[in-house]
Amino acid sequence: MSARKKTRTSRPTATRPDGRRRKRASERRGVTIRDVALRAGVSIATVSRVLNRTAPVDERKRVLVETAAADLGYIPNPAAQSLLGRRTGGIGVLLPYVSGEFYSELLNGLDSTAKELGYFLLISTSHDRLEEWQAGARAMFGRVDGLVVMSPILTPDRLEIRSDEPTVYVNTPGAPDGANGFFSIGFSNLEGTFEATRYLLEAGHRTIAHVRGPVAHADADLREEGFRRAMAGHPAEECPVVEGGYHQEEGFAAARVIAAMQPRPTAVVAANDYCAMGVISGLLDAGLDVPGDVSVIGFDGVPSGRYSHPTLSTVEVPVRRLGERAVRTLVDVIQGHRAPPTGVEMIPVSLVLRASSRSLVEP
Amino acid sequence: MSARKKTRTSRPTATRPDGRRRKRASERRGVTIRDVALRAGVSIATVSRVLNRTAPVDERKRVLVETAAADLGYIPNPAAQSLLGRRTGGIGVLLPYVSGEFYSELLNGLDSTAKELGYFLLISTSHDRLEEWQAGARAMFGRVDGLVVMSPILTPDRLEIRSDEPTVYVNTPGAPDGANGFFSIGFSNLEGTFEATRYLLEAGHRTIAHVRGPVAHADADLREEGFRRAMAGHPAEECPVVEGGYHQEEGFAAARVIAAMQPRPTAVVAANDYCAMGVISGLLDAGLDVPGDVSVIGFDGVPSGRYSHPTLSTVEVPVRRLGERAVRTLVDVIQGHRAPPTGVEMIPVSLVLRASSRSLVEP
DNA sequence: ACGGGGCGTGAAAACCTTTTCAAGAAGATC
DNA sequence: GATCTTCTTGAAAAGGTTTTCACGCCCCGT
Repeated sequence: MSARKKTRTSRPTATRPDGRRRKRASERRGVTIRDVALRAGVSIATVSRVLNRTAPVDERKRVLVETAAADLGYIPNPAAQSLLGRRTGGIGVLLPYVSGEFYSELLNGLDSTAKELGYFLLISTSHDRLEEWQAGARAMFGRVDGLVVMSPILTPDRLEIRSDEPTVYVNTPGAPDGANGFFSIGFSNLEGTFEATRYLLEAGHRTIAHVRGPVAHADADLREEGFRRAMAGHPAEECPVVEGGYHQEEGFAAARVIAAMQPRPTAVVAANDYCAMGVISGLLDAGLDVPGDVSVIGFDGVPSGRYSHPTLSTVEVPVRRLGERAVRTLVDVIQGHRAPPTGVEMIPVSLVLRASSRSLVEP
Repeated sequence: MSARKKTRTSRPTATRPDGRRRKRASERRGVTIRDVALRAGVSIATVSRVLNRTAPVDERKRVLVETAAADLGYIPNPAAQSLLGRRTGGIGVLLPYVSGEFYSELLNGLDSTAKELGYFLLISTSHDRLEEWQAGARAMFGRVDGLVVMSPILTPDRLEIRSDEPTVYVNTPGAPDGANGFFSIGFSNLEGTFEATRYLLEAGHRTIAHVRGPVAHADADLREEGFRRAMAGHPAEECPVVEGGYHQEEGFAAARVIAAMQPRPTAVVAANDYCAMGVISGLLDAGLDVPGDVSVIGFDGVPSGRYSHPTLSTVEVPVRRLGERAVRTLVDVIQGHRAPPTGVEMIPVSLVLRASSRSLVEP
């Protein structure tokens, strides 16, 4: 019994004298570095060195190890690797939702870039609820090398993600001046609706309605503010703001309100594209023509807008690029290529005119 | 030096005599179970027992440990946990793409169910390329407790995912009879278009076109087959099949072909909803009315279809439920509640008639 | 009063990899 | 030929957790 103690040295798994080990290695998960070492006739240290190219190894042994690893189909156990404090190869993505084309495009950008750079994605949604945020962040803890966070409602300091991992915020308020050391990537919410509204004014529209996005969403507030600024100086009845949301139903409901207004607006700036589609649907339903009676402009530039009927004028956000920039920046920080940035990087948006809006001045 | 050997016992981190450890624990990542044990004045084994409720512990110590853990904000290191071969808490999701409403709804179902059951998602896309499949599967290895795989092109045996982890296939061909021990969840591709086509026939349409999905996609093949079976016995010119795809552009292009046909079809069964929207867009563009001149029916039941114009008739697939069933089944297997099932579970689809199709017999 | 049976608890092994340290071999220089 | 240097290699520690094993204690029964 006391003699056992000193035998704590490496011995081949097969020839171990005492049988009361929990499970034979082969019964457990796949092949380990031991199996490779055994087969190649070298130590596990050498195997590690070969596989990670971390030190020069004799050519013959190198080949031996490589073929042994290939034969056995050896894949290093990621848990053991990250236990050493090395990279996990994961990027955590915290989003409010995943449904809808905006998020699917965002995910697309995040995913392709992550794949290109050799990372994979861990995803968790919060539904804008603080406890789900924190549960998600806790689940990510120690499993990822960095975090991409999009939270249109809760500001970073309220989220209290006290992660040691580098974090990039996307379209998240509360770090407007790069204060608090946060870094975020945003797009021009305010300027987007401002430009869209100004275009409508220049196109001869007088009474323009805005269907705003969900309450307390910072980006919805900014879009409303852009609309208000463009309409500054116009009488209140010429720039009504209607409660809405980011989904078609809400746009549909808002359209009923707008169709009944006196004077009736000849144009609508909607919170986003889905909302705009709902608005169009509701206006048609109320017997109005789009863009004959009412012009409608959306926001986001979702792919469907190109094929909806009428095709949708919109403020186009390069969503995929947004995701790509987020991941690239994050990976740069993770790999130490650059110091953690602070501040806000703004991605410009552009007004895309299609068939759902028309000019009244040059018919 | 030789005296050191026998001191391999637990000692408080702070009082270790030799200073040549790589890093002090406190400098590394957050707090460990040792810190909690130290603060609570118990052994690490007891801390583990309290936190996992794995064995009865004296009430007073339990409280002590719990407050200590809470005070320090202790989060167990997941790498160390999964190193023991325990659960990782992750579910791997391998998809061909993530863009489009079908996938975003699927993700939604997967994500909410996973969250409900205490799992998080690892996501990787393959773009239908074998090497990306295998890279994704390798990246998942050892990081997840199970896999959800959707591969409309490559069959499970061709994918060669030799994962020890339980796997649920979604809408994946090649395990039609539950052969090879695969388990998959599918929906009625063939029956869906069959029913849609039969409806159109009963509604008085004679010449009906099918715009098919991408080549080599098993589900596209099945949908075409459903169309063909419903049209069995009709002369070939009354049931043309046009090359298409799953995106709007392809539907748009197919519409040009259909608009020029002689005799011109009065109805179109499209590969999916996006395709149908493209078809509608293309038909309108060609000066035809939908559903006045041509009826169009899609497939999938994406949310946008309710608000497109005209609103879209479709074969509705309960996509969220699909995701939910996949995760629930998988977690049941992971947790040992049931043996790994084999075979196919079919989720029924339903024909939803909206404004893009009309009956010719009862006007 | 003494022996046996639970029950609670701590020590230490096990999980798998990377990395450091030391040692051995080979080569080079005087 | 001997010593020193360089290069390659293996042994072992470290990383944080769970789990097993064994020990000591208390309580109960005879």
